[in-house]
Amino acid sequence: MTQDTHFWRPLLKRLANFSEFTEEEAETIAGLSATAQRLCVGTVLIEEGDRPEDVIYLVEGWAARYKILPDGRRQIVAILIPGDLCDVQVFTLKEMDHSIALLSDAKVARIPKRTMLQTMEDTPRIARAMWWSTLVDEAVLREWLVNMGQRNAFERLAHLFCELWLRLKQVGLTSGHGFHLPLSQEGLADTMGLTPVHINRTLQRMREERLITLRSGELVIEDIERLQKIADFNPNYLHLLQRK
Amino acid sequence: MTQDTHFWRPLLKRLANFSEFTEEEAETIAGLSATAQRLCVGTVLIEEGDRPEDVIYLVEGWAARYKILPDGRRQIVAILIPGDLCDVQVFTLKEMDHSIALLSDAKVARIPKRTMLQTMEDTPRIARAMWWSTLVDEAVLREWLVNMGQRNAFERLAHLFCELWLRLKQVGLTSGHGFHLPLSQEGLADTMGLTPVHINRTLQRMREERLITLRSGELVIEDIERLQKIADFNPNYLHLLQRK
DNA sequence: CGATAGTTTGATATCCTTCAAAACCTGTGG
DNA sequence: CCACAGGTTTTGAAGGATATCAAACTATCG
Repeated sequence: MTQDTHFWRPLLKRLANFSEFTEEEAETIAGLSATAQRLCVGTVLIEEGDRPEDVIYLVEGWAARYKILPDGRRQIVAILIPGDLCDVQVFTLKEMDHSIALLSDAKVARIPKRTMLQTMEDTPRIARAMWWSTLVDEAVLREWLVNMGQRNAFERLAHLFCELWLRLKQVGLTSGHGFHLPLSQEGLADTMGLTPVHINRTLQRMREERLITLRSGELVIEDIERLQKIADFNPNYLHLLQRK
Repeated sequence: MTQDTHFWRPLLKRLANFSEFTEEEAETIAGLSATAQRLCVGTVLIEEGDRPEDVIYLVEGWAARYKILPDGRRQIVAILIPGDLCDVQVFTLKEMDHSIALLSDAKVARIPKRTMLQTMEDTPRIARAMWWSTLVDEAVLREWLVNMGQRNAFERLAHLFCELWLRLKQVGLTSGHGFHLPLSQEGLADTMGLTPVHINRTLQRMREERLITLRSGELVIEDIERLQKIADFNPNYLHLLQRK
């Protein structure tokens, strides 16, 4: 356990796309939980069928929402990065219809049900910001559906990289045109509804065409404009503040 | 315009999966709007980029959320049936990131922004029920993603039919094992991320295997158990009340 | 009865999967 | 410093699912 308050920075950055907060509101958010826990890759945070008692906040590291089919295939339905909350509203539905596990070693905080509900009740602006983030998650889901339904492997992967880059940039986790991507090719495959083999070949083509480099988990986007064009990437669904 | 109050029946039936309402609450819901409007197939209710001023309630008929790609391809990301609200929370995001259009002639009511916000504020149980329905919509989106990512055309279509059947049954719009399906093969294709031609062949196989009949927009599921098994259909994601 | 949208059919091309093996990393223990 | 284990990436060959294109057929409606 560590004592550390500025681990709320990424969440505040994200929510700032909805509205600026007063000093007091920021402190309320920072007061949601004072401690964080280190957990290692693969740890299952929440499982299908659970009725969680806490909202989980991802401070560092990546996680994924996913569903497993009876024959063992896995579909990742969302990627969570630092600053993301797992289900603000987790108490509204009776039980989880999917699982969440860590994609990397991570630092995680837990917000107790009572604290969460109380805060939502007492500070309407924070409540609205939290709901806003739920709605953005839903918008991302819609875009992923378009991605899966209409785009081929190359465009699809390009789109994912564009999205991750923007989302990470938002919380200050990019360096230049690159970021750390703690996902094996198998993980990418489970995200894109493709085969690891095909992901491999698609990545090779991206490298050949000088769009990206990717080595030992470090992705660099060499030509973001071209990548966005290929992916037909329109960031409107992320509902970020327009900063000209 | 028609005067008709019991068109709130389907919404009340749906929300009943979250909680029962008192007589008074039911009346509050029925008071959200007193009039409905008839509109014909293809009418665009809301377009990408809009900032809607009303919440739209679908009384009769079907609609679809969709996105259009620059080259004209269309991906349907949700199917709306009677009792569905288009975006309870439409005022929280600045602008629409997708469009909604009618899949059939329909009857539609509009709930003004102010009425909606006021009701959410005054009657917390109704507010929570509305949020619940948003969360279920999100769960459906996740399941659709699994459907697109992991299942082949046959399983995918089977899954869609299972879901629609349950959702329609919930609002009392099935007759025996059948229901009205106002979607052309092209519409099904846009929903499933497949070609109309391939949808056609898949439907033929379903008929051959005595799973369904489908003629002039009337779908009958001949063997629901087998269809569910094929689709690996688990209704948990619809978060319906367990009725044994 | 012709016009129009929706469905069906056939032939061929493409994308992606499958399976199996080899090569490559990275960390660990001797 | 080397050897080896386990996971990840890469390669090749072949098969299957779905797309594409174009045309014929069917249904419906004014």
